[in-house]
Amino acid sequence: MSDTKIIGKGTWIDKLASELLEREKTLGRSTDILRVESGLGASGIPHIGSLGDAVRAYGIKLALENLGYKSELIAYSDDLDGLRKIPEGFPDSLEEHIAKPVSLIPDPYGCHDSYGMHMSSILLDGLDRVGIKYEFRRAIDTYKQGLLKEQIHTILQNSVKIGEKISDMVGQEKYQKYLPYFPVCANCNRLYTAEATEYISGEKKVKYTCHDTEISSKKVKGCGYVGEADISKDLGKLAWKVEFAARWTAFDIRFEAYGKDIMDSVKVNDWVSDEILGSPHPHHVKYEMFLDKGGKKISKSLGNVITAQKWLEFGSPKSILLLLYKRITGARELGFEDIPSLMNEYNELEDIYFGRIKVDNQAKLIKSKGLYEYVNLLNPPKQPSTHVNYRLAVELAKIFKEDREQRVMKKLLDYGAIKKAEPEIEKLIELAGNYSNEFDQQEKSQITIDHTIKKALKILVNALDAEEEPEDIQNTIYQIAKSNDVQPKDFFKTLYQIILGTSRGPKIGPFISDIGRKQVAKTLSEYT
RNA sequence: GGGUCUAUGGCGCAGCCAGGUAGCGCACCGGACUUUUAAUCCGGUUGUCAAGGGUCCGAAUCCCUUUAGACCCGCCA
Repeated sequence: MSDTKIIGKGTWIDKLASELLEREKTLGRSTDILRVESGLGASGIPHIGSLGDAVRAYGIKLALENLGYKSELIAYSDDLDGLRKIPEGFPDSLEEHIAKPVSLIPDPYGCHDSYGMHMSSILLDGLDRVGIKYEFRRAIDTYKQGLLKEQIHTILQNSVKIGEKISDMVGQEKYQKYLPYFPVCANCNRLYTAEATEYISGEKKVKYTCHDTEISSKKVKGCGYVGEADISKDLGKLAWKVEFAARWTAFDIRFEAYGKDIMDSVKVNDWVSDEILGSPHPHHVKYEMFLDKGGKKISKSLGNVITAQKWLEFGSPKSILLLLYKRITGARELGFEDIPSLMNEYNELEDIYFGRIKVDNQAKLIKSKGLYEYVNLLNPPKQPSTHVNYRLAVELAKIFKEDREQRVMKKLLDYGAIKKAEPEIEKLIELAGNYSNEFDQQEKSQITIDHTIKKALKILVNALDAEEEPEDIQNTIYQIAKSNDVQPKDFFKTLYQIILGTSRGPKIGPFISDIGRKQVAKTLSEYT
């Protein structure tokens, strides 16, 4: 028998946290506070993947605290990053700011102090809305305050060694020629155009020349300025291949997750941290990127970018947390169409947590309960909430477009899906309503209507003028079908196809009465 | 050139990361109740879990090799 001991709450988060602790013990470092970090991009529209990095790091923080340690999440916005291309939907006027640090570019919408803060805020707002707590830091402040100056100095003194190692490890040769430091050109404010070739160690200054370069296969003109930049005063930033290491060391970071796209950079940074800066690199976990659903290009505009804000129009904060906490390995194609199952999966987890669903396998039970706790940020509710199947709510929302909230609520009560109206259900109806408006296109099924059905439809149209009670309508429809040699099943199906565009639907009598008999009669008469 | 991930009944997928009876949704088909319509209930294709090897009492799950596909890196961040 393999004695599988369960760590913490049995999830991958607990496992990672415990690995981290083991490592810290081996290294013999102080465990007074274990900082975890998440890097936020500030140059593009922050999508759910960027949010995931921070949410998962926060999960590790929670796990560490759960194991009795103090922890903190640093959310670091790299707002010295240069603008490389204008994101979809942003004004062309940004063109003149290409290659400038995003924190020095004015916010095109005027609501934040810079373009960079505008972007960061979108992500921070997402974090706030799902309940993630963090300590926010900005690259521009970090450099301005000289927090990294010692690390920069050490790195530049060892630039030859580093350049060779980078070439060795990842085959990138540029740092054998240039220093891994980009000054912001004192003349034109641009990054990357100013290439640094020499470090004057005694004065802590780099010499640079601002010349033409290529960014994202686009030419960017340099201004020709030749200057010197003081690494502790003047603006500039380390190349990414070495910057993490400097930050990890300066901030004493013990954990950082990363996406596979920056795997090489992390590899180099780990080496720089260990060998050059003499400070063991943080513990890592690699995750796959979220991909668009293969083949389904929703729209070329903003539609493809899945932001937290857009997600929250359709799904609860918990559905996002569930998505991000349920697993970390594996490539994932992600789309808004995943929301309904995540919404329902959360309810299922809640049922397991409160013992309403039996799970035989002990390890799986613990894991499911643990996942539920993490999705609730380790502060699970005392009582289970009222569950309504999300897809059912979407179906009902699709049918009732006017007075949606009230009418859907009434239907849910009629169906016995809920016992009384609650604010939580109202919210759910709102989410499901948004979802149905945005995605639930009417399926265009071919409607086959033969002459017998046509005849029956005519009779029904006339009958609808007279009938009043929902139950009578129901019976009338059935009778009409029978007396006209139409299978009731087929007749009902046809009616649903005409009225709803689907082959099934709610009980038809009350439903017709809900929509309005005259309205239905009118619609049906178009098919007779 | 380097790297990562994916491969499971007709379709879509879960399970794999901490090995212990191969599952879910949908589709389709058959049956039951026979005004049956949010329908509900029962049953169905006996899945070589991509191929091969290894570890183990035991492998879809861990390790190695192979095949196919996707993605990332080799500008920059």
